[in-house]
Amino acid sequence: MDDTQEPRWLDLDEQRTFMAFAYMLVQLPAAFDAFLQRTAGISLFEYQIIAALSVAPERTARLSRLAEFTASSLSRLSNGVTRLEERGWMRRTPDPDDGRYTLGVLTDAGWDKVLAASPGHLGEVRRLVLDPLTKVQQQQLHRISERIMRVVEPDKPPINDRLRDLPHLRGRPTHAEPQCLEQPVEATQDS
Amino acid sequence: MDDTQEPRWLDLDEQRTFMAFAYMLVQLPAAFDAFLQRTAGISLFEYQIIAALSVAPERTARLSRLAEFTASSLSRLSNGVTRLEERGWMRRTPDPDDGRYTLGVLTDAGWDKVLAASPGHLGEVRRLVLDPLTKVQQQQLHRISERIMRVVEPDKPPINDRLRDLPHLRGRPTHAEPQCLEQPVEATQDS
DNA sequence: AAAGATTGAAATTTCAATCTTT
DNA sequence: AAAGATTGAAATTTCAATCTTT
Repeated sequence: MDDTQEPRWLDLDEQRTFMAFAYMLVQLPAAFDAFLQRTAGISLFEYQIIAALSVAPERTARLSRLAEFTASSLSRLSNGVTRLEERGWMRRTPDPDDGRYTLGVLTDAGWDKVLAASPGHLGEVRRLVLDPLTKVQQQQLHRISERIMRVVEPDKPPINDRLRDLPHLRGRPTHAEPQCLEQPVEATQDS
Repeated sequence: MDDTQEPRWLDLDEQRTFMAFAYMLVQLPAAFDAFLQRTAGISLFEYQIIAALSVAPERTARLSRLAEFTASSLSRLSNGVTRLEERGWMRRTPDPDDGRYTLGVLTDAGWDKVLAASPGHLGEVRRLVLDPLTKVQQQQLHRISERIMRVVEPDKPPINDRLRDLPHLRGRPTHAEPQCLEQPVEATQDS
């Protein structure tokens, strides 16, 4: 963003900043994974898959998209989906638009599972990430995350834009509880 | 930090903040892992082990400490160390202070490996994390990371404090290049 | 007994084919 | 041929013993 030369080493402040950040980067997902495993009997990876489906149009997404979203290989994702199918939480179906794609669809049981696991997980999100920060820090964290991802994925728009442009989930209450995962549902439409 | 009631769901801003953050949390380590694998033939997990040793007193640390640092099980760490031993980069030795512990020691070849892999990795750190942020954002990221980790690990001091209190690595140049990993070396002593 | 570490078996992930559809 | 997905074999990780030292 600022200097174009080739600085081999980080200065002291940069080292400390990165060490604090990198340490969090390793520890926090492990904390979420352990929590989900303990409270919902599901790994963070599997939760991410069904949570993504729960906010997708028709609760359906291409496996390749899910692989991107979870930063996993198609192979790993395929195996994960097989496991989730065996548990009855999702199923596969070929994409009618292009037979090369396979769609993953969340089942009703999968939807129930997301609804059951989410409050606890989001409680941890609040406890570990949101509550410790001031409002300003939350906003900064949002901006910082987007700035970093803009470099990691130069060709892709911000994740929230990608999720928001799902023109879906309109009148689909299906369950009494609002879902409010990582992605707004009804609120999405009019913002 | 602010409210003590039990809010089940996140509001729209909170959802977006967390989605942007969580997405980075998944994608960024994958990017570092892929980079290290490609440029140094080593996983992020393995790099973290030898990099931690390279800044430790006597280039030595207990395996249980390394497991904590890498957020991995002792079993996983033990297997990883075996692999690194097979590659000649570290070796085990019983802790003379307490025979229950096993110490991991970085070999000279391991030190060389860290020196060979670090510039590239730190270049990625700069490119993906530091350069996209303003100075203020870098400082915020440091503080945010520490605030979050203070809740994740309530009993532990900040990671940078834990690393700094290693009274070590004084006159131990051994190699021409400065190392400057995620942790200062000479600078550590007089700060 | 408790803490740290290791081990074998099972589960998961990676890697390199292979398969299917376009 | 190219893109997406799956599969089997190999590598890694997890889980539940087991082992060693205190």
